[in-house]
Order: sequence, then C-alpha cells, then structure tokens
Amino acid sequence: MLENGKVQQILDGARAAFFELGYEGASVGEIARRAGVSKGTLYNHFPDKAQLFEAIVRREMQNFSDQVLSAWEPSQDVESSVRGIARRLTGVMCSPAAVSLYRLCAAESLRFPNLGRAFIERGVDVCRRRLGELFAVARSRGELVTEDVDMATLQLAALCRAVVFDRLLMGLQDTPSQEDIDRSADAAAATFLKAYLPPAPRG
Amino acid sequence: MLENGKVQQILDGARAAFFELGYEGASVGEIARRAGVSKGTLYNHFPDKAQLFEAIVRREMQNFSDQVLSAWEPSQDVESSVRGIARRLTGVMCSPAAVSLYRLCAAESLRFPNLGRAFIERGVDVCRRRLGELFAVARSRGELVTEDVDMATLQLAALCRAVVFDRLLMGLQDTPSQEDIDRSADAAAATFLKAYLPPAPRG
DNA sequence: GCTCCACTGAACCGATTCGTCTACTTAGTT
DNA sequence: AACTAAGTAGACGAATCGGTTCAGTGGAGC
Repeated sequence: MLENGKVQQILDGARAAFFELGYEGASVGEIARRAGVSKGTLYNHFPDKAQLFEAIVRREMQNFSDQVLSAWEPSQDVESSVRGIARRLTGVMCSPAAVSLYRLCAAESLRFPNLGRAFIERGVDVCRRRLGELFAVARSRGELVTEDVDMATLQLAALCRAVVFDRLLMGLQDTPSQEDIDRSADAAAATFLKAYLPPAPRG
Repeated sequence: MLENGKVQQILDGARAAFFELGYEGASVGEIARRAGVSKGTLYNHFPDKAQLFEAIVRREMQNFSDQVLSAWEPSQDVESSVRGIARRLTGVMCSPAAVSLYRLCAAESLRFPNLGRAFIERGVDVCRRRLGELFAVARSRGELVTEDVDMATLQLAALCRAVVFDRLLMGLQDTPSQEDIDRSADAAAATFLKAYLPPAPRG
C-alpha cells in the first residue's frame, strides 16, 4: 500500500512549505514540488488546500502535545520535579516546530476558526490538565501552596516562555542552544517555586 | 492642507483591513474601499503595499509603547505599585489592537524581517528597559530581591499574559472584561511578589 | 473666468493563484 | 499480453492580485 506513503510525502512537503511560507505564501504547486509529488496526486488525497492545511496543523498539534505529555519522570522532591517539567516545557515550546505552529495558528486563526480552537483545546488545554493533575497531587502532599491549581499551571507555562519565545516567534533568533533553554527554564522554575513552595521551616 | 487628512484616512483604512484580514488577505482595493479613497490616491501617498504595511505597524507599535510607558503613577508601597504595573501591562497587551499587532508581526516576521525586529526592539525592549529602571530602584531600596532585574521584568510581563492572551490571539475570545483583566493581572502580581518580595520579617 | 492640483472611478496589464483535466508512464494482477 | 489503478508533467480557465493609466470632477487661489 503505497498510498499511505504518498500521503505522508504530501503532509511532509506541505508542512515544510506552510511552516516556511505561511498559508497564503505556500502555493499548491510549491507544496507539490517539495513533496516530490504531482499536483494531481495531491488533489487525489486532499479535497483542497484548506483541508490539507488543517490536516497539517492537526498532525503537528498531536505531535506537540505528545512530546509534552510523554514520559514524565517523577522525581522525589518537588523542586527538581518542577525544574524538570519546566525544562521540558521550555524545550518543546521553543522548538522550531512549536514556534512555527504557534505562528501559523495565530496568523490564520481568524480565517480558520477551527484552527485556533484546536490549538487551545487540543494543545494547550490538554497539557494544562495534565500539569494540573501533577500539581494537585503535589498540593495534596503539602509540597505546593495554592488555592488555584489551574492558575499555577498557566503561570508556569507562561514563565517558561518569558525569555526567548518572543524573539523566536518574531524571527530574531534561531533555535536557542540547550544551555540557553535550560537556563531560561531554571529561572522559570526558580520563580515558580519561590512563589508556590510552602514557606521554609526557618533554620 | 487636506493631504495629511487623506494620509490619515489611508492609514486608518489600512489598519482596519490589515488587522482583520492579514497582510495577504487585505487587498489594496479593499484597503482603499475601507479608507474611502481611490486606489490612485493611495498610490500617490505610499509607494507600494509593503511600505504602507510597515508604516501601519510602526504607527501602532509607537501607540502601543506610548500606552505602556505613559503616566506611571508611582505608589508608596511596592506591592500596590507592582499591582498597578501588572494591571496596566495586562490591559494594554490584551487590548484588541495589541493582540492584532502581535498576530500580524508574528505572521509576517519571516516575510518582513524588519517587522519582527521593530516589534522586539521598538516595542518589547523599550517597555522592558523602562520597567527595569523601576525595578532597579525598588531593588536598591531593598523592596525587591533579585540578582537579575531584566529577568524579573521579563517574568512579570510573561505572567501578565498567562491567562487570556493565548485565547485572544487564537480568536477564541473577544476582549475580556475589565474585571477579568484585573483578576488576571492581580494573580500575576501576586505570584511575582511572592517570588521577589524580601522574606517577611516574621512576626 | 481661468488655472492648477488632488481626487475619483474604472479600465487595464502582467503575473499568479487554485483547482481541473488531459495525455502519458509505471507497476501490479490476472 | 491485457487490463487496472495510481502517478507524472504540464496546460488550462476563471479569478484575483498589485500597480498603472486615463478621462473626468471639483474646489482653492489668483
């Protein structure tokens, strides 16, 4: 069954074209060229450009949330656990794919309302709920202090984007080095912990 | 001199069209229609669509940073001062104009590199430096504890976008009410203060 | 009254777009 | 060998785009 292979080719080519050129900037001809596929084949597998676009975004969104959710390594102490979460969050959100996806969804959310909704509901909210569960457990153990777990997760995610994300989104910087990511994530985790860790039993 | 009036008309129409339809989506004819101006007049005042676009973005950017920077009301205690800053920051960043500007710059930053650079350098960095000055003063008074003032400003700004900004950017929500903005800002300020306020003299 | 100049509305041009379609090739099955 | 299904390259039409051009209009200044 080569059909699936062709579909993957098309999706990969479309991903490259859309991510680099945007929805309008990526012509169907260019997409087909990058996919190594004729235009006829493309229209054999996808009804039109818009639905191909939405398929790309859905696939990348899934990929994104999978990366965030997979393989939480639970740590003994909260501090290193939060730092680990922050590092993963920061790394994933600052990856080229995530930045391009964010840019694309933001740009086309008005033309494709489904798209913005999918980004929030199937991307952000999913990760937020997962994080919320972890924090709820930590709170029940008295390791975190907050009356609004959801707010805490939102704030940690926001802190992870504080330093480099805007520069990446605006194209002023390529993917940062691992040290930069870790440093940024550690700063986010540090501030989060100072705010949400129970007051130290002075000593 | 009506010339300036026509220029303003064109800028206003272009703003409306670009903000609602994006750069590619807003045709020159549509811009002229919204401006109440003929296409010939438009091209009498601007050499081409791209430079009209950049003029719009520059103007809105200036407007944005002016709003952020104008009229800081210095407060006696740090807490209410930070809360005031957070409320203003949140309000401005979540305003329809700011959200549209952010979306537009993110979308077109690859096609217009000047644009992304202008957004960061003339918008974000300007506000960041101003905030940094305030925080440096507070730190010298021992009211804030941090070894990285710049990081603190970045984190406060990030916290202010934690709750509603993404939903606005993705078109899932219209401009939030003043209460929502204040609540979100107060949560940001609270977390920021818990992290950066000097440890309370116990008692 | 006359000139001047900005403006209008619409026609126009070349380029590019999406999506369709045709003519041809290739691989696999009977 | 014949038939089928899927893929290729490219032409095609209708539509739209950015930008130019042009005949006509209307008001301000002398």
